[in-house]
Amino acid sequence: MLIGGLAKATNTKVNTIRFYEDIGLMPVAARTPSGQRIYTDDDVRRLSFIRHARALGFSTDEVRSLIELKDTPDEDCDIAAQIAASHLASVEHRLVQLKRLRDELTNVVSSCSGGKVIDCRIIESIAQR
Amino acid sequence: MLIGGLAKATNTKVNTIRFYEDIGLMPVAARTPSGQRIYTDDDVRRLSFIRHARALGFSTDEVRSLIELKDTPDEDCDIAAQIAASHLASVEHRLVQLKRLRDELTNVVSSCSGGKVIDCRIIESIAQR
DNA sequence: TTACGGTCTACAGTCACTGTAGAGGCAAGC
DNA sequence: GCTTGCCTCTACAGTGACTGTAGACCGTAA
Repeated sequence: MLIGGLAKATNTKVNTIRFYEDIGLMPVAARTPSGQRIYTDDDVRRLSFIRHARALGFSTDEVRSLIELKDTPDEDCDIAAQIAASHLASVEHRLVQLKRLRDELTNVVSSCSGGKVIDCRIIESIAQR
Repeated sequence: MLIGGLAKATNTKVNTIRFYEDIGLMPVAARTPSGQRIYTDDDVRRLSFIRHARALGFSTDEVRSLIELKDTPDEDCDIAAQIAASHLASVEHRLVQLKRLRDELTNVVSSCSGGKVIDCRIIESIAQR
């Protein structure tokens, strides 16, 4: 499988795959005699894992740690649990902030009843806060 | 008032103020004979507006549009209303996604009951999805 | 054989800053 | 007058996680 096949199989851009190789998330790929990267089903699984972890909002550093753990099944899973829990905490935090933001924005938007800028309260309510 | 004063008054880093001047969010500042930037209360108000708008999640381009509107009080406020409303929509969208993410992460975290990585379901539940 | 699409490397660009280096300004204290 | 210490200046690199582009090469089907 060439890089385009892996890209399709995992819904990832080709450049992103090369980027993951650069930063060590994906292993250095084997090559055809003419220099094109070759991938296997293992790579599909590994890249899927990376994409899922990224979609869950883990940073690339966190993903790196999780992959290392995945490859050392005899270790304690404390580290993985800790990464996931602290990530969950930060998501909860962002959620609270985003809700507050939505409420403020809702106020801002509803403050406008059309007309000229000088009569519109949107600008003013952004300025105040 | 020098740049440090403006920075304190608006809780903004000095570098950020110079950056806003570079990208045209703040006007090019007047200078002392020795070349230090001078600011007035108007600048405090303008920078406060920028910071508030940024805190509400508007992009710098959106902030630029809002400031332009602020300075042309005879225009219709449709544009401001549209910017704010479409921003609100994207915040609502992010909120939904973040909630979904939190639920998934909660599942991931609660799937671990300690022990070795090989027995831990965190890694596996990240891989699946 | 020629066209087309995939792949290669290498690097610039994105966004919104943040940090750093090295030089110069300014006021207070000795 | 000199030093100390903080402030400011310009200019540029770094952040995170990619994305896009230029220019060259590869592989295959018509």
